[in-house]
Amino acid sequence: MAAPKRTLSELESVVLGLIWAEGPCTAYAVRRIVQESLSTQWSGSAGAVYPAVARLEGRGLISSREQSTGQRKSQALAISAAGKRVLSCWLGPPVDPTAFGIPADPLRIRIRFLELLPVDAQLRFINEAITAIEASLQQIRADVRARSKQGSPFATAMARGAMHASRARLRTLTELRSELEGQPSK
Amino acid sequence: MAAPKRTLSELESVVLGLIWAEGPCTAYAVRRIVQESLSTQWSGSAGAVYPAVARLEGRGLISSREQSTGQRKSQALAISAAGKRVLSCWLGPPVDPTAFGIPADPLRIRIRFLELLPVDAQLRFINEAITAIEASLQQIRADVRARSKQGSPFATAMARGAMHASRARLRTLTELRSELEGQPSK
DNA sequence: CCGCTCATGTAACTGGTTACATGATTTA
DNA sequence: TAAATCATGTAACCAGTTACATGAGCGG
Repeated sequence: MAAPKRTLSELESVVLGLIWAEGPCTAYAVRRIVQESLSTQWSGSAGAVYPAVARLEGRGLISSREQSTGQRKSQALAISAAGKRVLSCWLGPPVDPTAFGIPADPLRIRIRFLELLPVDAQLRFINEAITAIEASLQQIRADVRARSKQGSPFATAMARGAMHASRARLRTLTELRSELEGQPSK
Repeated sequence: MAAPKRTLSELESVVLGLIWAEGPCTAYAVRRIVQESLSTQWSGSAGAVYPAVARLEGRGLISSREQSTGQRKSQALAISAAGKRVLSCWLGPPVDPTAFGIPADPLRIRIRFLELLPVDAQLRFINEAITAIEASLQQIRADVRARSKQGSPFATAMARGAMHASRARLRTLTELRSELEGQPSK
């Protein structure tokens, strides 16, 4: 009878949101979406998703019903009224202030310490990062196109958000590169 | 004699980097920097920083020496040669591919599910977020100024990276808002 | 001398991670 | 029929979190 935690973890919220968005679906389907997401935030491992689903069900935020697709049996998950309330509350307003904060960025953190490397390695770092991010921008653009075709302005906005974020990182890198090239030996 | 983990956690790397960058300093000083960082990535709690420092020292990546500032005693931490090697390796190149991935963004995730809210709440969400991010942009700009005065192009680039990222989020939000206002009832 | 900051920790918990495990069904 | 995918889990581990705890030195 441990006092149930009042707030959901970020992953729990996303799982709940996906169950809402994808209509009744299996935990496996949710897991696949998290796994295939372009964001590297979560692994989408079974060890994360299934326990999260179990916790949501334990709180009555989702319900599961046996179903069969053809010969195959599975649990169809659906969000409950309480689940919708909790999800709305997670969204806000008022929006959780941690959602406004500067989000974590492993690339930006590395830039902070780049001075440790010899100059040629610094430039290699920057060029490698630019190439990689440009490549991932291709995927992101495809994702934006796909989602905007599907219609939802919100899913599209999320994808465009990733695109803007990637461009911002490119800008940061190219700015730094030109500054470094501006004063080749200092 | 547990086999030591080969790689450092992101926090361990940052702590090591800060000990490198801030010259010999106390764990407390490192902790303050992490705490006061504009990024919300880590709490900078004692329960995170001190164990991380202990792990780094246990691996020989840093050394500690008793010092006294006035009457006050403390441990001055300094990075070792091995520590510099490990830090260089963490930086790359080759850069850890997870550093290229789309970084986590709790705001972007919420946008994905914003359709759940009634339209007026959607707009309140967006406006609230825009206001908050504009406010935080003031702080970020001040940070950019302060760091660029101090000289290091890398610390400055990091701060400018945060600025670009925030602007990207603003762009995402204003785009979404104007799209929603474009078709008021659909 | 009182309160703030410096300074360093520990303890309980939690929610992720990787890796392992199983079995049914579908597809090539 | 073999391999891939669907589907659901568990176990060990780990690095964070919050909260608690202590004590010294410094400034008013």
